[in-house]
Amino acid sequence: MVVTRFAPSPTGYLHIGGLRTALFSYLWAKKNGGKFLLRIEDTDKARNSQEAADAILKAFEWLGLTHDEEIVYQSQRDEIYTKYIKQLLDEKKAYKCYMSKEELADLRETQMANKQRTMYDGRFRDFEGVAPEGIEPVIRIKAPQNTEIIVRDGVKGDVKFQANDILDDFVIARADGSPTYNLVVAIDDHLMGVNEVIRGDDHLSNTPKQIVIYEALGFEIPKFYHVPMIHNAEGKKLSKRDGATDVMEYKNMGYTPEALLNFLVRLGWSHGDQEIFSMEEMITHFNPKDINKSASIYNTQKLDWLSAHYLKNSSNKVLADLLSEFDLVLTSHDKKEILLDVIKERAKTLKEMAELTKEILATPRFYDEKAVKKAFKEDSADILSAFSLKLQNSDELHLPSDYHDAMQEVVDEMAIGFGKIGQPLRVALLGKMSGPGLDEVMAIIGKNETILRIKNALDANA
RNA sequence: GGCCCCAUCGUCUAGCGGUUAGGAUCCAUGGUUUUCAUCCAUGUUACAGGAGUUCAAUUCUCCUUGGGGUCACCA
Repeated sequence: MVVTRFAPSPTGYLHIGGLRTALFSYLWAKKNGGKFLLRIEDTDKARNSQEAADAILKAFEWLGLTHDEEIVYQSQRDEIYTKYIKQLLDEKKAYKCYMSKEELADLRETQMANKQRTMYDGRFRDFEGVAPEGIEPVIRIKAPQNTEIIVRDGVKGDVKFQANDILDDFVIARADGSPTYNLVVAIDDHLMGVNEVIRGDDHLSNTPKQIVIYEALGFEIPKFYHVPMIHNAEGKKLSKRDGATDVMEYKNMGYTPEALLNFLVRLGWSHGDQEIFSMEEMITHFNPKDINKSASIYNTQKLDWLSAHYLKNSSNKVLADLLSEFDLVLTSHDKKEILLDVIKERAKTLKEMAELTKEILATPRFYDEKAVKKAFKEDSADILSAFSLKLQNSDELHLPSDYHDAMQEVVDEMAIGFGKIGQPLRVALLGKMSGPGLDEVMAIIGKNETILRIKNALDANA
């Protein structure tokens, strides 16, 4: 059984990069009929908050990425960690170090001055004497020396580290007794049964430390997949300054989960030439072996394309529901089907759909000057008046084709081209030269509103 | 700086020794549309550099260069 997990520390919102590794983990678990677990890494009380944890959970809820089993909160597992720390101490695989912070800082300074690697020198490794007064010890693990540690990574291949290059007896418990990250990660992953770890490759270099702990505790080492980072346009790690990195911002901007997820799954992963993936397709096709080795630059123009694609292919019912989040209640509008058909073809986001709707439904308050100049000729007033009269005398006007027929008749009767009526009519109805088809617009706003808008335009511009 | 990772169109990517180096997006042009958008068609643009290995390297090896990550009593 494949068990994966996502383990954010609740220091802020759910990040776009975190979401991608979470998605990969989710897909891989689902594909294998396994489990996708969630663990909140809230051991740093100073930086963590419940609000942040809730925000992350809320984002997952929006995206429909459901986790299996209970969420694990590390802050509630002190006894477990304490037990394992004691075990390591008893087995002499770890020891208490009474070095003060000042001493440690001094050591680092001299090492730096001598251009040496900064590392703990192991001075308390075999200490058997009497503990110094007035200092609470940290607990350090006895890291192996003169050996090679190999991270068998499903994305990067075998990555070799020389213990002497990268390891020292690192701290596994602070002076206050609280465990550190590398220790709790190993313990929790083991206890939760996590056997496939998919995470950002910024974790690759501390994987050897976790392997040291796995081995000291006699745990089986999980399979690792270190997925490349997402970079900003400058090629640096994506940060808050790089525009929208909070997943929920995408909701506010009017993107749907399916578009965002489809966009993210293709960042660093591919399945041949396929671009469009439903959730089902993601699950059947996803395989971490197809994850790219190189970092990708975050650029959302493809997201816009995907979003527009999904909007176009969504049912009006679904769209009407989603649009209610954007201040747009269409349930009572009798021409909502026509309206939705029109706007979903033209918008990239739900937000744009809502704005477009308001543009159509609102009577123009002013008219674009250039448009008026271009569209209103000497005969425009006569033509629009004739059309208005035609509408007043017509009873059955419902469909776009009804309005089209009315226009056609005026065009025929006056022996003019379609542009003669279309251009000024467009300005009258929408206040500008571009926009949806006039037949549809008139059908949506109805006969009386159409007549009103023509009158307004003639009063203002003729 | 030490260690580690990475390198195909602007961007996302396919490629797994022999290809006119493919797709998508973006951009441009044309068509459709009374307009705009959509849609359709066409087009521009890429193997970082240098040595090897091989009959043959984008593909394998090494070096250079460039970029990134990481080096806490943070996660």
